[in-house]
This record gives sequence, structure tokens and C-alpha cells, in this order.
Amino acid sequence: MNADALALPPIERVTLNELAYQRLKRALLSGRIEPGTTLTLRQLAAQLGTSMMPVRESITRLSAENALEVLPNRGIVVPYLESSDAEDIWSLRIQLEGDACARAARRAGAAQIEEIGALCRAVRVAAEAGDLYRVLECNSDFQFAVYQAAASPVLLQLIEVLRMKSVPHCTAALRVLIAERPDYYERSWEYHDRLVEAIADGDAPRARRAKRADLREFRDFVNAVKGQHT
Amino acid sequence: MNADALALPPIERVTLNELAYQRLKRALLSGRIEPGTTLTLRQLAAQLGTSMMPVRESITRLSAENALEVLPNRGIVVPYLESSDAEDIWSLRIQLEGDACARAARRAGAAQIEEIGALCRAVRVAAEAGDLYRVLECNSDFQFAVYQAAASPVLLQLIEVLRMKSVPHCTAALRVLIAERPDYYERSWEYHDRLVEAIADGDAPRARRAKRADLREFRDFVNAVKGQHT
DNA sequence: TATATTTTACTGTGATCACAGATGTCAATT
DNA sequence: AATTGACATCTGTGATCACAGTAAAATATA
Repeated sequence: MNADALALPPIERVTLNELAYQRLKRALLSGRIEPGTTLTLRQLAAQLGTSMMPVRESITRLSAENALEVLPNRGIVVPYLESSDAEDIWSLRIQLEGDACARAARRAGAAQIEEIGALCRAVRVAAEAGDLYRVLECNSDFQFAVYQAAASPVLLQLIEVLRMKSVPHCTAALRVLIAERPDYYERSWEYHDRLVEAIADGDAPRARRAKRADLREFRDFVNAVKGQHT
Repeated sequence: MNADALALPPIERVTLNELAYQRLKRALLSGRIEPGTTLTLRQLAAQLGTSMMPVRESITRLSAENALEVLPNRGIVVPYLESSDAEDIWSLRIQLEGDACARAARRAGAAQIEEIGALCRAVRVAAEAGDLYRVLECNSDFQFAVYQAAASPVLLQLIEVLRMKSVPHCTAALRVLIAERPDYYERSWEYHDRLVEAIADGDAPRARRAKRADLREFRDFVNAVKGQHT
């Protein structure tokens, strides 16, 4: 018998480094870490139950993507965004995430449409249960499922870079939004639903519009909250 | 006397890690490394005269940006581009580098315009001297001076990510172009000149058009060469 | 001679350590 | 009481080592 015929699952060696990276990235993308938070290699290593090495490499990667900043001899910090940078990031996010949604509408297969719909509902379920962290995580998963469906690894990478910088900057405002502005909250779900529908219908322009409108409104809200606090 | 009044130059600690990273990045962005090239940590460490550690971290960073691929126990390789990825990268480059040129035209100050002009001339000087590597490096410096002038660190980062993936993919074709197609070569300089003029005039749409036309033509050439070789 | 097996040389990964720089505490000094 | 100084404690950085996994050369086997 030919060994090839077994079609073994592709060998997938998971290094501790990769694991630590995935974990930190997920924490950043889902908004569990706010700007100003300081971390240390030894502390993270202890949390993960490994030596400093894997943590060190994952931090190196994240700081290469400007998601973290390493202060020499003083720890690792989640950076605040310069307001000029924040503006750049918003416009790039609106452009690229809009593109990704349009692509997703063109390319998503039936299975992916199903998955996206399920994740979209999961967000709502988590919200009704009042579980903040779960909302953030499900929401992040939902959005990335859409971007995954766009089937452009390069575009996905750029979006990840942008979001890792952007999300921590928004977390505080998002918390306010969820706690105090159920009206806004409801409206954002309409955008989500509209996006899911558009993808299911293969309506690329509508998908783009839905995402862009959602992002613009969210941007304005974040800026309003930031303005209030200064 | 107040110590603050001295206005000391900001302390700038350069780590070996950072140095190794800059060096490898520059080599990649200027096109000195072609896809398929394999490297090893120990070999690079020996070249740089350091231990494996700094090299290791710089490789980690570059592989996080997908500019290099680490094969477990088998070395580090400059990856070939899937043709679908190549297409994505071209369209994103055309979009984002076009944007950056438009921004540069709007924002460049007199000093920057001067510098950009000087670097543009330097490319031509290097070309007339027939020094290939110098052409590649000057050309890279010229382009990034433009993107620097766009004054958007975020956009610059995205462009760097795209170029680090794209440039190695183009190097072979670029070599052919320089060696065998002086006509094409001349024409690309017209685009450069047009771009420099547009920036000097603050004409954003023209700067964008020049860059986009340049990139499109280059893309077609690269694809033609690739097609020939398969 | 052709095939199977072992050996060898090399890879990235992870752990551990020494070190210099930065920070905050606390006592000595003025 | 306010300032200075030394000290203890923390940080990331870099070096060194042990290790397991890979690939290809060398050997043994048919």
C-alpha cells in the first residue's frame, strides 16, 4: 500500500513561541489589553509556564508589528496612539476592511457563509448574557471569519496589523458603549446583519458599504468618548 | 543652570537585534536576496560577528512580517510567492503606494523635496556607472524617501510589509530589465521624474497617477518575464 | 549493482545564566 | 526638612549550552 494514500493530516509542529504569539495576539485583537498596560517577560513566562525564550520571541514579533513597545530595562508596554496615527489607521481600516468585505461577498462559499452567520449570532448571544469579554472575543472572531473568507492572506495580514494597533485604542470606549449605550449597540448589530446578508447574497458593494458605515460610526463614537475624557 | 536647557540629543540605544534587523530588511527591500535563498542562524551570526541571539530575533521579526519563512530544523528561506498572492500584492501596492505618493505631494517640505530629487538623480548616476546593486539600493532609498515624506508611519509600515514580500519576487526580472531592456529602463525614469515634479508642485493626483502607472507597467513586465521562464 | 540501513553533520528551539541599565527605597548628609 | 547618595531589585539583552528533528552521506545488505 502506498503511504501517500493515507493522506495523513499535514504535520503541524507547534512551537511554544507560536503558541505564546497566538495567545497574545488574540488577547490584543479581542481587546483584552488596554494601552498603558505594562508586561514583563518573566511574568508572562510564569503565566504560560515556560521559560522566557518563547515569550521573548513572541514579544519581538508583536513589537515588530508595532502592536507592543519594548522599553529597554523597563518592561513592555501597550502603546497609546498618537492622534495623527489614529486618524491614519481609521482611514486605512475603512479602506482595507471595506475591500475585504467586498471580496468576501464575491468569494465566500456556502460553508463560510454558514460559519459567518453562526459567529454573528454568537456575538448577540454573548451580549444578551452580558459577558463582556465573550462579546469582544466573539465579535473579533466574527470579523476575522469575514476577512478570512476574502481569501487574501496578504490583505488579512495588513488588516491584522492595523487592528492590533487600533483595537486597544478603542477598548475603553467600547466598554462604555456596551455598558451605557444599548441604542448604539443595537444599531451596530444592524450593520452586522446587513453585512452578513450582503455576503450571503454575493452583493459586494453593499457589503463594503455596510462595513464602512459601521466603522465610520464606531470611529466617531470612539473619538467622542476620547474627546470627553480630555 | 537648568539641565533641561541643554536639550541633549535623545538617548538612542541601539541593540544588536535592531542592527541585524535593519541590515536584513535593507537587503530584502533593495532586492539583494532572491526567493529560494536559504540562510541559517549560525551563518548569519558569524557574518555579523555576534552570537545567534540577535540574528534569531531579527529573523523572528521578519518571519512575523512574512518576509522570511522558517523551516523547522532546515534553515530559513526567502519564500516564493503564490501567483494569487502576487496578484493581491500588486493591487495593494498600486493602491497604497499611490496613496502615499499623493500624500507626499501634499505634505513634503522644501528640504524633503530637495532630498527626494537628489536621491532620484543618484539612481541615474548609479545606473550610468553600471553598478547594479547600487542602482537597487539607491532606487529603494529614493522610493522610501517619498513614502517617508507622506508622514504616515502606519502607511509606511504597510508598504514596507508589502515590499518585503514583493521585491525578492521581482529581483530576477529587474535584473533582466536592467541588463537587456534599456528602453524600458529609460521610460521608468520618466515616471520617476514625473513623480518628483508632481511632488515638488504639490500636485497630488498627478503624483498618484505617475506611481500607479509606473507600478502597473513594472508589474506587467515582471509577469511577462515570469511567464517566459515557465 | 541496487536497495536498505546506519551514521554524521547540521538545523531551529528552548532553557539557563551573566550583565548592564533603570527605578524606587531608605539612610546619611547638609 | 530637603537633598543627596548608596543599595537592592527589577528589567531586557546577549551568550552559551543541551536537545530533538531533519537530510544527506556512508555503510551494510541483498
